[in-house]
Amino acid sequence: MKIASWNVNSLNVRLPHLEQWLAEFGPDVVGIQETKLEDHKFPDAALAAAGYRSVFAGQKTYNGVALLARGAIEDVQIGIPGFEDEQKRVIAGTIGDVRVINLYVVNGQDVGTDKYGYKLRWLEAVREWIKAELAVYPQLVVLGDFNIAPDARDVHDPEVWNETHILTSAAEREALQALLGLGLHDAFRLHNEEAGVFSWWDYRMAAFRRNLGLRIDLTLVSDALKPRVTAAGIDRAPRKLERPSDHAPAWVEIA
DNA sequence: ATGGTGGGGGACCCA
Repeated sequence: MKIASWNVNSLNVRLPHLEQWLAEFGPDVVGIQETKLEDHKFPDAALAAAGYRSVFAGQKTYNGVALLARGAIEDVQIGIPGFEDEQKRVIAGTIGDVRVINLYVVNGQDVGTDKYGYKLRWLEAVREWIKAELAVYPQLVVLGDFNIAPDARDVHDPEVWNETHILTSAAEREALQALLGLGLHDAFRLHNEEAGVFSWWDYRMAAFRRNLGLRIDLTLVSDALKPRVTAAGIDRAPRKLERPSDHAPAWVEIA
């Protein structure tokens, strides 16, 4: 089964791209971020017509997450239990024998800002929750827009994107490592060692054409799922379309 | 590293 993560940067604008990509790529499960839609505006009928059930947690203007699957989505959890947060950034569900947690991690703006503090607190809360989830659901995928580039291979210019920069700062990378320390693995790195494979490119400065990007969209798999991973990658095709999202889908294939 | 772009919503906020 193919499981993917895509930050669509407004599902209202990107629904045609999503429909096209579902038809062409054929994922079994998709975690969507930045839907920017209130729940009553979610296009569940259009997605059902495309063959996907959906569960979602959205709000006006910002954030918003959803899970799509060809099969039933059970035991749906919205938000981090016990962590008060008005921002819709988390949705989890079980599809078959796999638990999928979809995260839209806080961006954090700049190191040292209030938003950066919120990002680190949020990451701590999500780690505590995922630790508990792993105990219940050993076959776990944690995917999403992590807003953290794991290491120097995942940024176009490591001198700019260094230990003091947002998305690559020491504390952010430590938080990601702490998450991986629970028994999760960056699926992309199970099968790809190369540098310069990115999932996000700034809209400005013709960044996509010049491949000035970051790999911040990740699919993490648990110890129990790791031996079932047959491939992982990033599908750049939707980023080439007219009026694209600034992110491309990251995917993992599980046998 | 910015802000040259983009989304939302209707002036700025967020990324």
